Amino acid sequence: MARWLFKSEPSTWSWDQQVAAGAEGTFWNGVRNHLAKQQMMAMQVGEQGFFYHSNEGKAVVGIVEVIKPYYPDHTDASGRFGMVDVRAVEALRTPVTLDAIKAESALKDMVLVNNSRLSVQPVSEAEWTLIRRMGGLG
DNA sequence: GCCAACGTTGGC
DNA sequence: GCCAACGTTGGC
Repeated sequence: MARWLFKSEPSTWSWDQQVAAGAEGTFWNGVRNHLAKQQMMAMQVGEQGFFYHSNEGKAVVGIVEVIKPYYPDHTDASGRFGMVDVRAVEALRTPVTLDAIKAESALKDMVLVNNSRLSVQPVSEAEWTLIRRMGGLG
C-alpha cells in the first residue's frame, strides 16, 4: 500500500471542508502538474494520504483515503489532467508542522522538504509511521 | 527541439 | 508582500 500527501491551501479547500464532505468525499481537482498527475494515476482505492495545509498553517492536519481511482478532471479545459476522489478518515490530534518535519532528521528526504512545490506527493512507509506518531495517532 | 520569457506556487 | 524555484509556453 502506497502512502501519499495531498497539499491544499486552506483558503481554497480546507481540512474542515474535507471533513464536512463526509463519507462520500469529494474530487481532488485542480492539479495541473504532470508529476502530481502521475502520483494520482498510481493511486489505488483504499490507499491513504496526509492532508497538508500549505501557506496558512503549513502542517499535516489529517488523513484521507482514496475512494475513486484516477479519472478526467472536468475542470480542465485541455483534457490533459485528471483527479481522484478522497474522503476524510481522521484528524491528527496535533497538527505536524513543516517546522517539526524539517527539524526531524529522519524526514529530511521527504518530498515535502525537497520539492515543496509538488502538490501531490508520495510518502514512504517510514515517513508515514513517524508523522502519524508525531501527530498523536497510534 | 532548444531556451528565454513568463506565470504560479509556496515558504519566508 | 517578496522572491526563489520550478513548470509551461511560444518564438525561432
